[in-house]
Amino acid sequence: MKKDKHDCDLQTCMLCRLCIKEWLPAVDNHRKNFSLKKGQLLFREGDPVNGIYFIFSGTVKVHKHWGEEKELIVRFARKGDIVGHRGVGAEMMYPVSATALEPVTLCFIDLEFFQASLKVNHALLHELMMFYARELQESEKNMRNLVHMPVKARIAHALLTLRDKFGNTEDGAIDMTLGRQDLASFTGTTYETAFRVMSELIQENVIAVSGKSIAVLNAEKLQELEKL
Amino acid sequence: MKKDKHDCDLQTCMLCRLCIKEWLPAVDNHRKNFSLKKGQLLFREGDPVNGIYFIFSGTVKVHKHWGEEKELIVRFARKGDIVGHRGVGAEMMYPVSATALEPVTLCFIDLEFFQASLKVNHALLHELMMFYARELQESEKNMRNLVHMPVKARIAHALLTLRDKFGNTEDGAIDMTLGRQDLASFTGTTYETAFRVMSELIQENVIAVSGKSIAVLNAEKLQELEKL
DNA sequence: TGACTTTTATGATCTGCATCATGAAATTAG
DNA sequence: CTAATTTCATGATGCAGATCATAAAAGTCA
Repeated sequence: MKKDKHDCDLQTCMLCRLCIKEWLPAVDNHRKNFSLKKGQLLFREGDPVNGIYFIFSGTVKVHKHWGEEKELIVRFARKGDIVGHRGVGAEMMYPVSATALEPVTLCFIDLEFFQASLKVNHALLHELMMFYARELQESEKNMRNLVHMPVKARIAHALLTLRDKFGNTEDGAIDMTLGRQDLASFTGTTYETAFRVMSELIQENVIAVSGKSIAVLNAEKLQELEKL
Repeated sequence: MKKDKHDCDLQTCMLCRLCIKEWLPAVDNHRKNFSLKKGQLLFREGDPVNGIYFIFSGTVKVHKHWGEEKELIVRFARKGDIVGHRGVGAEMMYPVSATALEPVTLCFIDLEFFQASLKVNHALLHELMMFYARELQESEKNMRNLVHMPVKARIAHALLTLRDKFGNTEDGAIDMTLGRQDLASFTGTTYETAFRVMSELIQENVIAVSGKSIAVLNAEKLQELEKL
């Protein structure tokens, strides 16, 4: 992690946005900006929690592991998103890992100061609670999908979700590059299966792929697919 | 739902425990006690949220549906637990259903009053946030398990979890009765498979079953099983 | 720029678990 | 106290998707 002092603009993340003006200097004081190279690990599942992070640019995947080989991507975080909050709790260790998918700049807030902020700032606490609530809903929905939807439907759903979250570039591609392996880990399947399903979708003219960028050509069809 | 005024003792649930003394009369005023018969629905996925519930006695399953037939049990709630909080959020509708597994008495708090309490009571808000955080961790762990663990391991894990949460009766059985179908829905499998795995476990002398009550005979073996 | 690692690509095979089918037993309702 | 539902029980069959095997292509980096 390379240190860097000139990234955070103090208005991108939840912490800064919901901050009482008087508290901002304190935030400024306690934050540390870092940057990560593509593929670099931010923290690993099981690491002791010493703070939380806010992403200023780039994309991070949040993932859980099973053994050495297998993983499940739980969430993608991007500009403005908080990362590491899953570590807040009794355990005091991250229940997930976080890895940069591309060059990332971020802001670190030590736990103590963050918790002090929560104590002081009711709105922040409330917002964080609501955020957890949303993530919980999301997680449980995905869980049901995992159990009851076939792979193709899950991939359709994932593509729509990603498009929704990251938006499109001018040429219609989802504004995010993720490899097949990551797509597989995100949809709870294997690389090979993900690949085959993607091939099908290309054949059916539902999506177009070039390199790592994916364009949704027929969103309606995808919506249909995610229903079964 | 049968109305009933004599159940809640004002000290079992989170709301009452964390209440400022001065606020308790208000709580007492805004709560409504109900009881449910076994199998009765408390609320259904998609229903508009009009409040939250605290369980005073009995057990409730919280489940998500897929089509008419299939479900996934997301959580079991018992004495003192909050139910319906998943509805707190933008959507204003329950993302899950809740059904009594046995006769249940509970306490209803209308949403408006609950939210007022959150606004007024910082400790309550904090506790609720931590509760969400724990549930999120739990959910994501289960999600990973669902993807990477075979059914037998998931059932082993579920049995240990349930024993942990509900404890044992004098005769060593888990203090909770759930049918095979519910066990299946909880572990993300089908009735038939759950049944077969349970049979195996009985053959292997790891558990003993009589009717709906399940006794763990060999917890170590279960812990081993849940690792693969 | 050539050696190495990682990602993409694709066929062949295997299997865990879902599905289907059918009764018996146990609850629940009338 | 019967009829009607559920829940329990178990075998037979099928398939979606995991695993295995291999190789080309594309990044990465000394």
